[in-house]
This record gives sequence, C-alpha cells and structure tokens, in this order.
Amino acid sequence: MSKIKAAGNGTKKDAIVTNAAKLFRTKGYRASSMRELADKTGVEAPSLYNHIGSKAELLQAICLKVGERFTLHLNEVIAAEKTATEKLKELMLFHITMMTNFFDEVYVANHEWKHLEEQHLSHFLKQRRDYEAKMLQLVEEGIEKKEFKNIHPQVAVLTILAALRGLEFWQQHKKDIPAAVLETNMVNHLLNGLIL
Amino acid sequence: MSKIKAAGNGTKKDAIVTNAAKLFRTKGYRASSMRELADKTGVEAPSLYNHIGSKAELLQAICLKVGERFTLHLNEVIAAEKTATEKLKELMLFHITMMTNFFDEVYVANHEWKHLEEQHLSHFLKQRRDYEAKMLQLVEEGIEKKEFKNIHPQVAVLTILAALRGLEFWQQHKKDIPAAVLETNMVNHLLNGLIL
DNA sequence: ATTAAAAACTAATAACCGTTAGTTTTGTGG
DNA sequence: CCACAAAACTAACGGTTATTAGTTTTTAAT
Repeated sequence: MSKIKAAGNGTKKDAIVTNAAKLFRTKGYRASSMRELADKTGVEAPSLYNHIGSKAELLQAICLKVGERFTLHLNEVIAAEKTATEKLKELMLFHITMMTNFFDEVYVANHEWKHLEEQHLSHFLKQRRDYEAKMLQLVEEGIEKKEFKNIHPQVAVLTILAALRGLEFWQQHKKDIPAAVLETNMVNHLLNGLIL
Repeated sequence: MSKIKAAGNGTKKDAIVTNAAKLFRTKGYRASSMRELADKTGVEAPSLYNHIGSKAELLQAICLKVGERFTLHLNEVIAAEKTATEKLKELMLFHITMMTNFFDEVYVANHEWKHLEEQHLSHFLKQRRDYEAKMLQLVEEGIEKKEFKNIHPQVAVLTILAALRGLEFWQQHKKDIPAAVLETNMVNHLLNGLIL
C-alpha cells in the first residue's frame, strides 16, 4: 500500500493539494514548508515530487480551482431568467455553500493569491475583476428595474462581497450559528438592512 | 545627518515601523526580508538593529498600535449618551477613517497577525474577541430598544465587521469612489438595506 | 579640538528552505 | 516468480534568512 492515500475519485496529487490547502490556510503559504506538508501527508519531503511539480504549483491549483468554480456559477446565474433580487440571493447562498464545503481552498485563494507567479497571478486577478464587473451589472440592472434602492452600485457590490468574504471568520463560530440561520440572516441583512 | 529620517515627532524606530508596515502589506510578513526593509529605509540590514530589537518586534508594534486605537475608540463610543444607531454609525465611520489614515497598519494587523509570537498573539486575539463582544451588546441593545429589527445579533455583527474589513479592498478604487460617497452609501446599506 | 556616544558598515554564522540526484523498497502484471 | 514501474527513502546542494560580532564613520557635547 502506498503511503499517500487518494481520497475517493481523486488522484494522489489531489490528496496533496488538499493537505496543502489546509496547511497554507493555517500557516500561510510562505510560512508553510514542504517538509511540514510531507509530514502531514505521511511521507518524506522529496517523495512529494513524485506527484507534484513544485510548491508554487500547489498554490496555483488551489487558486485556479476556486476561481473557476465561482466564475462558472456566476455565469450560470446571470444567464437564468430571474429577477435581480433572486440572482443576487443565489450568489450569496453559493458563497456560503463554498465556504462551508471548501473552506481551506477558498480561504487560501482569498489570502495567499499574492504569492502566485506572474502568469497565474494576472489570470486570477482578471477573473476577480470580471466577477466584480458582472455583479456590478447585476446591481445596476436591479436599480434600473426599481428592485433596489437608488444607491451607489459599486459601493453595494463592495459591501456585499466584503461581507461574504468575511464568512471565513464565521467558521470559528460554526457551533453557535448554524449555516441555515446564518444564510437567512445575512442575506436578509444585506438586502433589507438592520434598521426597523 | 543620519540616514534614517524620523518623521515629525516620531523616533527613528517609528520610521522603520512605518516602512515595515508598507512592506509587510505589499509582500506579506514572511515574504518580507530585513534586507529589503533596510533598502527601502536607505541603510544596510544590520544597521536596523541599532534601533529595533527584531523583525518580530516590528509586527508586534504594528498590530498593537492598531488594536489599541480601535479598542480605545470603541470604549469611548460605548460610554457616550447616544442611541444604538448613532453609536453603530460612529463605529463604522471610525473604521473608514482608520482605513484611510493608517491603511498599511490596519491591513497588516488584519492579515499578518497569525505570525505574532505567542504572548502577543493571544493578547491580540483577546482584544478582537472583546471588541466583537461589545459590539454584540450594542446590537442587542438596539434590538431591545426597537431601533433594530429582530434579527440574529451575532450575524449582524459578523456582517458589519466583515463589510468594514473589506474596506481594504476599496483602496484600489479610491479614485473612482471618494471617501464621502463610500461612507454615506456603505453605512446606509448596512443600516437600511439594498431593497427598495 | 577632543571625546564619547550614536549609527553606520563589512563579514560571517547557523538555520532553514525548495529541490535534485541517486538508491532502495514496494506494488503489479505476465 | 520475475520483471518493470511506481513510489518511497537518504544525502546533499545552492540559496536565502534573521541576526551577531567587530569595526569604522558620523554626530554632538564640552
């Protein structure tokens, strides 16, 4: 039996990437050593290189996967025949789902993308800008159709995205606040506000 | 004339800390070398140690300063004789002010606190927990006095803090969105919601 | 001008890092 | 059971890091 256990339908490389995501999240990319990653994987450091190309490649894989998933979902939502409010709500719920199912990966993509090498860095940033731009269009559409208030659409997008990114901070309180309660309340807060 | 220029009323150490904040923000703490910091400061690396104790000390100074300022302000606001809505609004405005005036320091405190050494790490985290707890009390007070809707107060605090932390992302768009516009719209969004 | 302290420099050290080379062990298909 | 490939190991290299030691230069006070 090999020492690295590939989970489910994934390869051994996938298993290493998963371990890397967890390690990078807790320690940060630069503070994570390949020796420690190897240790968590149950193997000596050089053995990792039978399955992966480099440390940088691990970060790329994580950031790319997260970026693709979000982009794919956004395009699906936009293409659907729904009101802007419904679309926005779906986006928010998807962020919450992603954060619960792929916490380490999403966290790393949000925090460690700085350390991507050039080609992947600019790809990642462009993807993020596009995501933001499409969300901006959505909010503008909602304002035009009188679904939303006549507020500054860029600030609204910024506020919503920031609040959603802050979900990472919620993982600690997960025991206190179940996902369903969080979903209902955060979506409601961002859509309807705090004041009575 | 010494090579390290102390700005205004500050010491040379303060100048180094300021440079460190900028460097740590752009590259991250672990990816920032003392050689590069020395270079930005206009000096050779070992010369820094005539003024500071260690690299870790720089991060401590940054995180401590930020933590103290936020804590001090929160206590002032809480002690005042105002409605919960007014208090909450003041807190939000202070976050925006801090982000504009001490962007590097606030960013570093938010992103690099992981790399603090034990004593300072737990102090920093306790300070954050306390801040959160007092904000929770404030929101609960607002609900009790029928200023706020009857929503989950913890989720509200989480949402607001996350949105405020996301202000760091706004610095890039600073040219597009002036601070005054941002203030008005974000505070209004978080208090009154998006939907008409 | 003299002296003492402050602040800079050069050189070097020990530790750690990602990664490669070369070898041995383990698993697998015929 | 044999042979071949996959996957693990040990040893080591070249590079970077924060920091120290020791020395020289600069600043400032008498």
